[in-house]
Amino acid sequence: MSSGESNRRTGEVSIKDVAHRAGVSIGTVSNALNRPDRVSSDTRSRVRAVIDELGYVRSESARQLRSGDSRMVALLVLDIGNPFFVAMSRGAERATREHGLGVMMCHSAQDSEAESLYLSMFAEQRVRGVLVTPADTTGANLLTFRRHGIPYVFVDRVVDSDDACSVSVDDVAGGELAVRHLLETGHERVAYISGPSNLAQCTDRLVGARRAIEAGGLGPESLTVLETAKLDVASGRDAGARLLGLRPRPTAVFCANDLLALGFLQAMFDAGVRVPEDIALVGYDDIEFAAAAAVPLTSVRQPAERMGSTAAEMLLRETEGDPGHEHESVIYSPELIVRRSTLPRRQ
Amino acid sequence: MSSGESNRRTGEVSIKDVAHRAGVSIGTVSNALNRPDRVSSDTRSRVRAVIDELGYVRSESARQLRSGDSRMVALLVLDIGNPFFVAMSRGAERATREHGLGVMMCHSAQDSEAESLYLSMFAEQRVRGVLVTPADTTGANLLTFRRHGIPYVFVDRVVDSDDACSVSVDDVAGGELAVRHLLETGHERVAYISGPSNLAQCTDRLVGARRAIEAGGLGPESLTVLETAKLDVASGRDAGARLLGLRPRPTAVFCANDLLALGFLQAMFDAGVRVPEDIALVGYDDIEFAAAAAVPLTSVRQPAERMGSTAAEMLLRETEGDPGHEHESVIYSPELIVRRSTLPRRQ
DNA sequence: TCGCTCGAATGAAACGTTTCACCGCTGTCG
DNA sequence: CGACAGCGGTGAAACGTTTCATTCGAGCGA
Repeated sequence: MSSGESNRRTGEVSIKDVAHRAGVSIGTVSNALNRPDRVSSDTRSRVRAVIDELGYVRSESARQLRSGDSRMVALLVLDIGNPFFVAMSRGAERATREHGLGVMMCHSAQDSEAESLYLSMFAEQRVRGVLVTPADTTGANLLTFRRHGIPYVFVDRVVDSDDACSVSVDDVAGGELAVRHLLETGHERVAYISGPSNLAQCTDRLVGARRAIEAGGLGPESLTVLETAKLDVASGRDAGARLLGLRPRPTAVFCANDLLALGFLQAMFDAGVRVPEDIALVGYDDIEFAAAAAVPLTSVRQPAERMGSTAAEMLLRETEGDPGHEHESVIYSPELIVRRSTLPRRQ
Repeated sequence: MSSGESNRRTGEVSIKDVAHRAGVSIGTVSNALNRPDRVSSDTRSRVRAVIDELGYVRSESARQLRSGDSRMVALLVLDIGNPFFVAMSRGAERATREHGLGVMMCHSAQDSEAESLYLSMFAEQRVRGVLVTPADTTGANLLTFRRHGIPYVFVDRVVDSDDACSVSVDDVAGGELAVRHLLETGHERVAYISGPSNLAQCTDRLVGARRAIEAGGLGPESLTVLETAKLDVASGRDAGARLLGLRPRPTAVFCANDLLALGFLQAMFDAGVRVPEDIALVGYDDIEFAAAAAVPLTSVRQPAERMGSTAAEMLLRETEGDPGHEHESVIYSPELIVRRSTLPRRQ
């Protein structure tokens, strides 16, 4: 009715409408928004008023197209059903938001196809950077990003340092910590319930477990490995059932993951096997629910939230100028939290 | 070195480079990508080859700017630390991806400021639609979306149907279910541990609880309400400590949330109070960890994943044409899952 | 052979910003 | 009094797509 709405159909109001209505040029509106100091306080407030009146919202795609930089960071985790990754995300999100950027969180469900789908979506969006917990041979997918100069940081995965930054925890040390503890509490037949063997986390923890066995003067036959398809509670239950069929039955179990351990615990309950009296149990990640479990879980703690924030900060540092950027790898140390599930055996 | 890279600095290769290199016009490349049938199979394959060779990735911002439609749906949940919302997200994500769209997941951490920040980010992105678990008086924030014609669907919250679609569970019925069960197992002094009172979920469940008390022929003094600041494990522990000071002490507790219940359970353990012998306990949501808890939790189950997928489908239906769209509200029924935490008292 | 249709490809306009070179005005300094 | 700096503002180009009207041939029926 009044003056200058350009696009009556969609109801979209553009910077042009604001300019017209405020009686200034387009450039001035843009300046009022992005460099308020370049504009007299008089027009500035007039522009702001018109913006409110018209309900103008700047179009991010136009902004990004022209200015070339994105305000969005992508975060791709293996499994959002795992509280460990959730904690990590929280850290990453906090750090990112402190820099005024948004986070786009996705999870690959440990599925390599979904992963590559998301990664190409990120590439099309020209995100500012990517935090990624690699599922598979993510390398091929990430090539696109290198090509576009989009930086990425690996989380929960060590990586050759000339490729990208990474934040991780020493998984070998973690595995060793767990199994050494089991040996020290008097066990000699240990099972390792691993996730899928294409995950570096799982295999590294196995290496550590083997190292502890060896250091304890035991033979490799003292360690049985059960592989599972996923790192979740259901897989833990399955593995529990399988383990009960083993002869001789291990007296201690180390799970690659707290979710597996919780599932395993349920299977033991259902079968009437007591933890820790009949079987001792160690998990990994020390998620919040480990302490609240039927039998509170001994677990290897990782500084999840810190990992996320550190990774985000590394990414942003790489992003913000810093021409002579050197990729670096931060490696945290795991910590063993002892609870009831590994109470020492009565001799 | 060879022919036509336009932008040597950034390494960005645009549709123009592809066109030049393939010896066709820009429009043809675009058609090869978006309407392959409009282009001869000969040129189509040539274009595809060049795209691979050059590593071209289409710019989503340019696409969106010109064509006006976004390929992204936003999902804003209250608390991603709550497995209930994670399950919901998973359902929403699956349904959305089946329609070829991406999901941008964020969580407001029950913080109204963060919520409005994210919502305005979504608006600037001109997302295709928004799935939102409203924290506060989200209404004001959502006004922007209405103005821009961006549809939104409420999840886990009923709402006046002429405003938007919604998917929820009957929280009053859930609260009633829980408390009725407690009364039926012989309790007469019940406590309700509520989350923040600005969450409709919490207050609705309270209404249900009161209704059950009344239906059981008890007076309102039989129900004590303890409010907590958040819906998480730590708040549950706090509430547990507070509850132990109450005289007379309730013999049964209904928590607005499984996280609260798990925290509460820990507090009871620490204090040497037995569940269910001394205090019976009911949670809400039936998250995966409820069954694995120290004492397996009786809980009110909600179809989380289904809620997410339904909400996404409603949103997409509203999005995809469908001119005479009528907002609708789907309300699911909760279900009581009885476990050990409410084993009947020995008379 | 002429007119027509149809398929394939082209060229340019448009989307909503940011950015940059430029302009006019007002003081101020020499 | 003239040059000049600086402020506040303008106008237009450019970003990388999609889309649409148009063109160009080739095939074909009359």
